[in-house]
Amino acid sequence: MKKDNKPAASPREVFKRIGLRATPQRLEIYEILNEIDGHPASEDIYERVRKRFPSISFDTVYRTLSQFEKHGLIKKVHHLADKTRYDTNMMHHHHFVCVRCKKIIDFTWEELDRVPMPEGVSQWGSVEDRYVELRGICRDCLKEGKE
Amino acid sequence: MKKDNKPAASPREVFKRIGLRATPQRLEIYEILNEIDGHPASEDIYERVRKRFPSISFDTVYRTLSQFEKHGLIKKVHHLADKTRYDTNMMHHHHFVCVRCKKIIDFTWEELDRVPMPEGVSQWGSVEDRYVELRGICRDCLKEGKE
DNA sequence: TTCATAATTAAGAATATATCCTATCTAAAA
DNA sequence: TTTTAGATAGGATATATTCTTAATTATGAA
Ligand SMILES: [Mn+2]
Ligand SMILES: [Mn+2]
Ligand SMILES: [Zn+2]
Ligand SMILES: [Zn+2]
Repeated sequence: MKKDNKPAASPREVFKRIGLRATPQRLEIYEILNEIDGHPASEDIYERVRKRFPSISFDTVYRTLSQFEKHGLIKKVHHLADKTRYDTNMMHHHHFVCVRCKKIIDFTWEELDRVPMPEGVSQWGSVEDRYVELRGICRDCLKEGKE
Repeated sequence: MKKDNKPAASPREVFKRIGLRATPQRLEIYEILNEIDGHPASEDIYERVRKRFPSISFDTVYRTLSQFEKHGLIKKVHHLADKTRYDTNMMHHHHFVCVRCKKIIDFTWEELDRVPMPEGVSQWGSVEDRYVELRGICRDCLKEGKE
């Protein structure tokens, strides 16, 4: 959990601030997230918590992670829609995705397409595609929110 | 199925070219994909095919869609990994994702961050995030492929 | 310290999306 | 026509995630 270099707070202080009880399971998951590098899946975390809490349930892991996410301690890396969507537009384009209703709107963005690859990209591997999503709230959902 | 403005080919010709039999179910799914706009989920397609083929199975829909995708008629819009990954790096950054092993590598890309929003974005809604993935094959997987 | 209570947990059931299996059927080539 | 590899329906299976419920516990107040 790399933060923007704010003063370090103890886990208990963090939990207090966001209104979560300092349960042993929660503290352990918090610690694991601080130690771990990369982008773990729920199962990776589950397996690690289980070393100290052999009877922890997946439910607790998921619940804790989603609470942490809600309070900005971690982020999910995932497609917004729960299910796969099929695109019939085979021309090069990008997407605006509504985080609320999952609507997807096509658009082109030539200025972005022209940006050269970042430094060092060749060290990571070969890039085959540049996938871009603008995420936000669509018109319709904005209207609904006001009512 | 908007294509790059190549000469229009009949469904049967398309299927012949890519070596798929022209079954009624397949022709119907093809037609639906041509009519439909937006980014349908498998269920949207299933429901529409069912009007004409009430006994079609989900398996056929999925199989057909993945064949179409394999031959470049459509594209999937989805997160590469099957499961959600959690990001503990809360600083602004982007991702290189290996399509083979699903490894995720963080990086920053200031030049891309500076590109102004595309024309007309405000018509679609309010943008809250710019999500970018470079997709390709990572170093390790490239090495493996050679052996 | 003790107590009350709302938050949290474990366990397993339930849900949702997607894939696999198999017997049967059929499009298409000879 | 006949042949057969490819395709289908239907049900089983897999996997990730969420829900339900009864029991437990952290925390603030007394
Ligand atoms: Mn699209
Ligand atoms: Mn990351
Ligand atoms: Zn919306
Ligand atoms: Zn890889």
